[in-house]
Amino acid sequence: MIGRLIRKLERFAPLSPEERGALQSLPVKLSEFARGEVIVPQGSVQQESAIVAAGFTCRFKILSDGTRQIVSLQVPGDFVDLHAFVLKPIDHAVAALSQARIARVPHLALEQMLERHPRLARSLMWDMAVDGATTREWLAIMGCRSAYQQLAHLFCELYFRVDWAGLIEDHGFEFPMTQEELADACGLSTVHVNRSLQALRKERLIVLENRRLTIPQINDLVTAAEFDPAYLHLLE
Amino acid sequence: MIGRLIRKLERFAPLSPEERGALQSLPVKLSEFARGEVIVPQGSVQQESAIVAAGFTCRFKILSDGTRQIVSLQVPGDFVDLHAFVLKPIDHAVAALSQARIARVPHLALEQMLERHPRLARSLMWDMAVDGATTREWLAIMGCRSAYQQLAHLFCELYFRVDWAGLIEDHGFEFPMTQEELADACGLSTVHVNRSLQALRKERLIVLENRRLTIPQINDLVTAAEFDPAYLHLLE
DNA sequence: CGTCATATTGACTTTAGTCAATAGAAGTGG
DNA sequence: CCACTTCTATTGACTAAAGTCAATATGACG
Repeated sequence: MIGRLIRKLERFAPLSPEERGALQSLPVKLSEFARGEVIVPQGSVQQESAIVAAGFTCRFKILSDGTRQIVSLQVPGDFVDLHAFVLKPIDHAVAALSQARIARVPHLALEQMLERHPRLARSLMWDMAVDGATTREWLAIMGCRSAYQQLAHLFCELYFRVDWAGLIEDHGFEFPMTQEELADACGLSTVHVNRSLQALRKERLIVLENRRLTIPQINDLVTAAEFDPAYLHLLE
Repeated sequence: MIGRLIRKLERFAPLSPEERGALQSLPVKLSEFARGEVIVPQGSVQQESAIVAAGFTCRFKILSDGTRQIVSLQVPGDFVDLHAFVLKPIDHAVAALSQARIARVPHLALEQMLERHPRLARSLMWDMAVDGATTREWLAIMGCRSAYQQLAHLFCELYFRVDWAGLIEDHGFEFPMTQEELADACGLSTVHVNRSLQALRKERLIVLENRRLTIPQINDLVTAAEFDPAYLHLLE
């Protein structure tokens, strides 16, 4: 489980055996969450950060008028709220989008790890930085693109990330989000999401049924979304 | 100049005299940029990060179809691209919104500082985390709010940040952004920005003339924007 | 079988975008 | 200092994208 995280952090810089060992020996508490369950409440002060071991999660904000905006998605191997290490209270909530297995690392343990292995701080900063780049990409897409392209972009991003996590089978993967959740992620209404999905289906760019998303020709979807995966920093 | 940064980082945690000294003795190169000048090109690999000493800057992304999205603003004391320390190449550009004085710190110097003062890494992580929280707030506002509220929210955020930097005079401050730039920041058209500004003016919530923004009653604008400054982490 | 969540559809409204013209304002070179 | 260009702001008329409301289907599940 931490192995996934190590593999991810090594996209930034190779780790020494000691550093890998320190990460491996982080004390983690594993727990299961049902789809829809809140993992971290908005505005709470966390003493631990969560890593996704299995399933999908999202970060979201509830605004004062009750509307919800999903601001990011996590796939297995992702830190859900590494920034909660330093950001207290936290400005958003976290919930499970599917049945999910979550590993929690106490901030105290992170602190001690960084004392012994200060260079790991840069790896964690990199993880936070990629996270920030992803949020910026979402912001840019939301500001500049049509609903159709926003959805296409979201599916492309997920496809690449899930693929990197080794979870693509037969051009597709388990995809738990409802149209309402897609709407909350893209800042759209459910009705408009529904119609935009139909357009994507008609173009045969996606197959979305039984909570499974298949993208027969990812290149076609990439073209439609004008998607450039550089911001994900998946590989050198 | 670095004093401003130190004051900001101490919002997270007090620094030891040695840590303050280390920050103070960071080698910085000062340079001036004219309004509109690009400070950091999109996709470039930077060997230094920039701090705003005077003036305003913005981060922005140019999408493949040429449209521009401004994804954040910086006021004096802000790191413009601290994440460029670990994120290479950088996913966005940086430009001056006004005449601006910029201090650049080599990444090598940051690296050496962190080796000697590893606890400073957490302060830098905090700076990155607040930055991330701000981007999330923009995303949520863009996804959930009307043009009128988006602009009101942006003005509130700027007012609080400029105020914290000690640059508010007579309820206002020098505000260099054109309506086109506001449109790029909010994901709107210039025409719609123009009309929304007129609505804000009619409500007497803002006075915007001669490149100066005055907010006679900040509380009224906060109410109109449903603005909550918590995400800025300005004070305990 | 009935209930609840989710998805789909139609009809209509609203917000925001586009295009185009005009008006100011600001700088620039002569 | 003035004529000229170039930004920037404003306005009107029209279009298009997306939201709202409401009804209906579909499907999972106890």
